[in-house]
Amino acid sequence: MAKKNLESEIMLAAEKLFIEKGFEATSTTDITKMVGCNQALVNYYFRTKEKLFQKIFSQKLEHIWSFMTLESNKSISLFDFISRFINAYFEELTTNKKLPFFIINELVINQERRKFIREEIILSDKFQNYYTTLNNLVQAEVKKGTIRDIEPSDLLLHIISLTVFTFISLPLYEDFFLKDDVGVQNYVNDRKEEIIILIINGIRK
Amino acid sequence: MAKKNLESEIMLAAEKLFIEKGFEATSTTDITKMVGCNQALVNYYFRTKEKLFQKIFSQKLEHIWSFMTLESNKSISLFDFISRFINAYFEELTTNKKLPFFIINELVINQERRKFIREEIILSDKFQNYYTTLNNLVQAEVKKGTIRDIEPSDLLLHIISLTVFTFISLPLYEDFFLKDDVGVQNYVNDRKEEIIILIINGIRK
DNA sequence: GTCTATATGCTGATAGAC
DNA sequence: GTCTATCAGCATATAGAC
Repeated sequence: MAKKNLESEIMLAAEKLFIEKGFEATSTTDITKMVGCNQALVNYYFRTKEKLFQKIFSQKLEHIWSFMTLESNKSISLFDFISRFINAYFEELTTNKKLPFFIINELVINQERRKFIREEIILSDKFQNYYTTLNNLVQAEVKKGTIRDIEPSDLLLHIISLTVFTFISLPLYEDFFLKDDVGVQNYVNDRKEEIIILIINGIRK
Repeated sequence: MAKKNLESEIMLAAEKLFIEKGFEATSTTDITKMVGCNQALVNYYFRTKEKLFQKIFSQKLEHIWSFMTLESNKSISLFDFISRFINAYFEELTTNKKLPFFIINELVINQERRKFIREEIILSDKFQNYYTTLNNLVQAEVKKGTIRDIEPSDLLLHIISLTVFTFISLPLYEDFFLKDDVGVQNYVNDRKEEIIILIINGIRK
C-alpha cells in the first residue's frame, strides 16, 4: 500500500490500462487520472506516451520469454518437456490472462515491434540454444521410434497456438456461456489437460 | 472497374482499412481519402463511424459463419469432417489472411459484440443443429472404438485454435524469418497438413 | 447526392510558475 | 518533482450551399 513515487505509479497504471485496452485506446489522461496526478508527468518521466509503452512492453516480453526458456531447461525428455512446459505456461498466464492478447495484438499491429523481437530474441544465442535443445529432444525420440518425424518448430507452434488461443478467447467463452470466475478456471484447467493429451497423442507413432 | 456509387465504395474502402488497421486506427478521413470523396459522406450514408463498422463486421461474421456450417454439413464421417473442414477453412482464410485477427480482436475488445454473437449465433437453431451433428459424428466413432472419448467442443476448439493462430501469427512468421509471399504460402500449406495430422492422431485411440 | 465550412471535443506535448 | 496553462493537431459529426 505504501506509495513509492509517481514514476512507478504511472508505470503500474499504464501497464494495467495498456493491457486492458491497448495502446491506441489508452490516453495519458486516463493513466494519470488513475494515479491521481497531473497529465504532464507522463511526459516529464517518459518523454512520450510511445516510450512509456515500449518500456512496459519490453518488460513484459522479457518476463515471459525468460520464463519460457527457464522451464524448458529443466526437462530431461520430450514428453517431460511438453507437459512441464504447458503446465508452467498455463500457470503463468492464469495470473495474467490478458497478457497473450496484449503481446500478440501489439506484434500484429506494429511492425517495428516485430523487428525488435527478431533482433532481441529470435537472433539471440539464448533462443538458438533453446531451439537446439528442443531439436535434440525431438530427434532422440524419433530415433527411439516413439514419435513420428516432426519439425521442432511445428511442435512449438502447436503448443503456443493452443495455449495462447485458450487465453485470447477467454472473454468469448465467458460471455458466450455466461461463466463466472470459477467456471472460467475450470475451463482453463480442462483445456490444459486436453491440450497435453492431444499433443502427446498427436506426435506419437 | 465500373464505379457503382459512393456508398458501396465507402463500404469497400472501410472494410479494407478496418481489417488492415483496426477500428481505432482508421479515421473516416482515411476512408474517404481512399475513395476520393468527401469526409462528410460517411456520416451522410452511415450516420456514424461506429454504425459503418457494425455493418461491415456483421457482414464478415455472417460470411465466415455460414461458410463454416456449409462445409461441415457435407461430411459423412468424423475424419472426413476434420480434414474437409480444415482444408476449406484454410482455403477461405488464405484469400483473406487478416480476417481472423480482425474478428478476434474486435470480439476481445468489445463486449457488446460478444453479446451480439451470443444472441445471433450461439443461441441460434443453426448452431445448435451444427453442434448436435458434430456430437453425433464424435459419438459414432467413440462407440466404434476408433477415437478416445472427447468433448465435441474440445475438438472444435483444437481446430479453431490451430487454424486461427496460424493466420494471426502470419505477420510474425513473415518478419521473424524474412519470408516473401511464396515462403508464407508454403508455410501455411505445411501448417495445414501438420495440423490435420496432429488432430486426427491426437484423438485416435 | 455531394460538396464546403465549421463546431466541438479530445489528444499528446511543452513552457514556465512554484 | 509537481503543478497550471496552453498549444497545435486531428478526430467525428453537423449545417447548409449547390
